[in-house]
Amino acid sequence: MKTMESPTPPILTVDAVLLTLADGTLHAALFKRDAPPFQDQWALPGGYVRVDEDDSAKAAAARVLWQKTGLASPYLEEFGTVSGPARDPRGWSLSVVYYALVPAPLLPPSVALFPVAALPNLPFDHAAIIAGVVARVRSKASYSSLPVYLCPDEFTISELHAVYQAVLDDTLNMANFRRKLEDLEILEEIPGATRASGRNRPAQLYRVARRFKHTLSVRERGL
Amino acid sequence: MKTMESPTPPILTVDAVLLTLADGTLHAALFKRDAPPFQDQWALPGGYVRVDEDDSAKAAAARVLWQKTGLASPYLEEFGTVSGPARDPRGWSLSVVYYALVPAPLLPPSVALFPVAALPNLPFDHAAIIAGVVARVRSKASYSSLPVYLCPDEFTISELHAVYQAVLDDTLNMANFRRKLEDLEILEEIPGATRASGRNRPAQLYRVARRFKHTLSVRERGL
DNA sequence: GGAATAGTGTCTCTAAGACAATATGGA
DNA sequence: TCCATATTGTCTTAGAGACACTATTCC
Repeated sequence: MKTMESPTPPILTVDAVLLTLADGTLHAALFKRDAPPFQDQWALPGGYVRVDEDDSAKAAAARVLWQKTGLASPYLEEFGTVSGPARDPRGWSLSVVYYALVPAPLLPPSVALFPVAALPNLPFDHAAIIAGVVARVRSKASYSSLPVYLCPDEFTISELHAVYQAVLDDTLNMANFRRKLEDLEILEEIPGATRASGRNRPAQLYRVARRFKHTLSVRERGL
Repeated sequence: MKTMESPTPPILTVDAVLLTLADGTLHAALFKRDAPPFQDQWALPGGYVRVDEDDSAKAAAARVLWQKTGLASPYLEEFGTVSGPARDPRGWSLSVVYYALVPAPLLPPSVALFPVAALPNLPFDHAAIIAGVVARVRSKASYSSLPVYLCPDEFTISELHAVYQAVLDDTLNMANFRRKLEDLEILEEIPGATRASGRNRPAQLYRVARRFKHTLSVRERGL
């Protein structure tokens, strides 16, 4: 029996925008593609969803990141989808885009980082994807605890302050910043732990409260 | 030449949560499935992405809505994706979920509406999807112009006020509500047009400014 | 003229932001 | 001691919300 010719199915992939902070500005991690199309060009880490391995699209993105960086469970959020007949030369494709925020020290030195303001030419629609993710992250940073996921396990308020300023590309009043953090109730003091940075008073170290690990705290808004 | 056996590809579908206002509360449009699985059960409108017809996943969702309701270009936004091996008995599937807001009068009477607080049993993960969308819409309504897309072309401030209250399930002070709308700058008076509703002063009619048709206006926020 | 809803004016209070003062440990 | 940064205190002001008032039309 001859089956009816069916059109080739859509390609289903995931892409991840891995953001970190280096030299005081946001950087994205890019990788050289090891297969066509666009072999050897810098591009976002991504790959096919594997029906036999991945329990969800998010799990596929986590797997890709783990394979490329060794990171086990970064902060990972869905950004949205991009799709259409023309974005991938292999055919009609849909990619679910995720973004991850990680502290730079956790990345292996082999990972190539590029300032988001000075990216190389990118294949597919990766440039637009990164622009969208950066805009989203900046927007969320202004009213949530997002940037704490760019900090290592322990950090001082001053360090976090610098991280916020780097992400938002703006200056923030220190006193008000501290109040904001108290409102979010996401941090907890590490008892007795301080960090000195010269001939001055050492700063209290903080960590993200366990119940907020890899979750987001958002300021209340109302109509 | 014998090709290597490849695993069955993932299923790629779109689902749409069509919301409208009826009897003063949010309702979702559901349709009886006309094919297995779950034939004849109420479910969200949805379907396969058709590589040969659809220019994007969003276009696929628009097509599905058009086929089921005749609506040509409702307010339509991506909600996110759901995916996994178990959510669809046909196999590993990913569905891109969209939500649409439409004025009830534009829907053909054949469309079945259910209050979002009293839905029938739904197949797949459709109940969770609707719950997520409703939460998103409520959240956005509190700081944006989202609910205007539930209003017909012309409406009074009082009517829009009622719509906001229905969506948010809360009461809003009228004077402050008017100020908020002015801040959003999304509405424009229809010169000379008013609507009477009894033996009282008629209300000014408004419309969504053309530049905001099917776009969102959001209050500014800052850190 | 009065009933009823449309639309405006104003007060209070919270909280965001600016600014200034104080605290503290190391050099 | 004194320097530099950490941390806290306070003042001003914009805006959210509550409330009360005025406006206008139809009956």
